Amino acid sequence: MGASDTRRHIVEAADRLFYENGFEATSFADIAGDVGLSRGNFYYHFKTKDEILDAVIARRVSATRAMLESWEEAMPSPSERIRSFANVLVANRTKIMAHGCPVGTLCNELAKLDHAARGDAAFLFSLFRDWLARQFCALGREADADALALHILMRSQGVAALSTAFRDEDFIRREVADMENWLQAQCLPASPSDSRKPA
Amino acid sequence: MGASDTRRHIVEAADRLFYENGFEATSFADIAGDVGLSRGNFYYHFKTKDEILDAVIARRVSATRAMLESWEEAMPSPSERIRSFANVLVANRTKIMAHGCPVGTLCNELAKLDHAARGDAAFLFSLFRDWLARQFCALGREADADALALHILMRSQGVAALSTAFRDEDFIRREVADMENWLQAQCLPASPSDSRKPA
DNA sequence: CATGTTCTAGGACAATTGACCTAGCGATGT
DNA sequence: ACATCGCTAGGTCAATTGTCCTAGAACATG
Repeated sequence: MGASDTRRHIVEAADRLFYENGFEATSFADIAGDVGLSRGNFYYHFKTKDEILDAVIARRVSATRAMLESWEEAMPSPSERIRSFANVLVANRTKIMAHGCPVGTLCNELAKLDHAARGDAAFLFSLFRDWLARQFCALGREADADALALHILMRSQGVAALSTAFRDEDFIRREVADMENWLQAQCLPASPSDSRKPA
Repeated sequence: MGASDTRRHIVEAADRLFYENGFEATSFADIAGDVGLSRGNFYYHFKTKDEILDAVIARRVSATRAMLESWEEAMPSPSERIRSFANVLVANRTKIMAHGCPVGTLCNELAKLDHAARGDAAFLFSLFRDWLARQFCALGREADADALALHILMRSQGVAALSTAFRDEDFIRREVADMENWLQAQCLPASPSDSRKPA
């Protein structure tokens, strides 16, 4: 097994442990034990803990990009793509009820730690934001595409946060269904006094 | 200065530090330094760190109850009371953009730590949930009062989460305005195909 | 003043942390 | 067979953590 394999295993384990237990609560020993390496050996692959964090964020950026691209390739309809985004909440409900949204909770933790990688974690949100805005543009909502993108991103974050607190699976399904209803209403020509659109 | 004063100072400092820097990232030394006490003296007032956390949560429960009651006393209109809830996001925007929602971020952190007080922190959400549901009942929405309460609570959490990531003040104001529009739509008799109501 | 309780200071404790070093294994190429 | 180099194991290091103890100051009560 080459070094790049070991490095990948480390990043995979760190990714999972950072998500499940938090960045600060995860120690070198935790990751090493998970991968099956000695603690001291870590210094060869990663000089500092922040370096591991950077690698984890980079991995998540790649995975997010791949997921968004796969949706674009698999579905021609922008509204169908946005529905896929919303339904991630249902698909990952068990993990979300246990540990929250991987992006949101990492951003929150790094904000409290005033960590240098705070902006890098927030960039993960930007990936979703820009992708969603492009879908709304394709739906003919160029004028408020970014506001609509932020709105549905906001909803998914709110659902994730309350899911962790109340651990209510029905709540997730209900709110995702409501997001789909809201989305369908956005595809129709909006009347001037329509309160359904967020901006 | 009596012991109860010192105890109160400790809990106040811990409350602020837990919010700004997180529970785990805040040490005894941090709180002691903030209050102006010696580290060792802490053991007289609080035997364990979890005991301080319990006191902080209890303080937040009291403060939340007082806030909700003051809204009920100050405003006769339930919809006006709910608007007050939504506008907390605007009033506390600076702190929220820096450190997120005090309730949501604490729940998330304790969930990751699998901490015993996880349920106690989630109880803070229940205070808002039940209070909001009572307001919707007063608006004649007994059937789906709890779902409506969860919906607006979800929105406030989503706004707080994205505010921390993007630190966009306009986004907060825009989404709060949209929450108010949504709220107004809830007060009108709902048509069967109305997608505005969350359930 | 004497006595007892409440509160405080300062330190000690083991455990854990991130960071770092060095000796050596094992495969590869000469 | 020998040397090189990527990789690993185990240990050391100072710093910090939560926890805990003890001596004594401050204070009220008798």
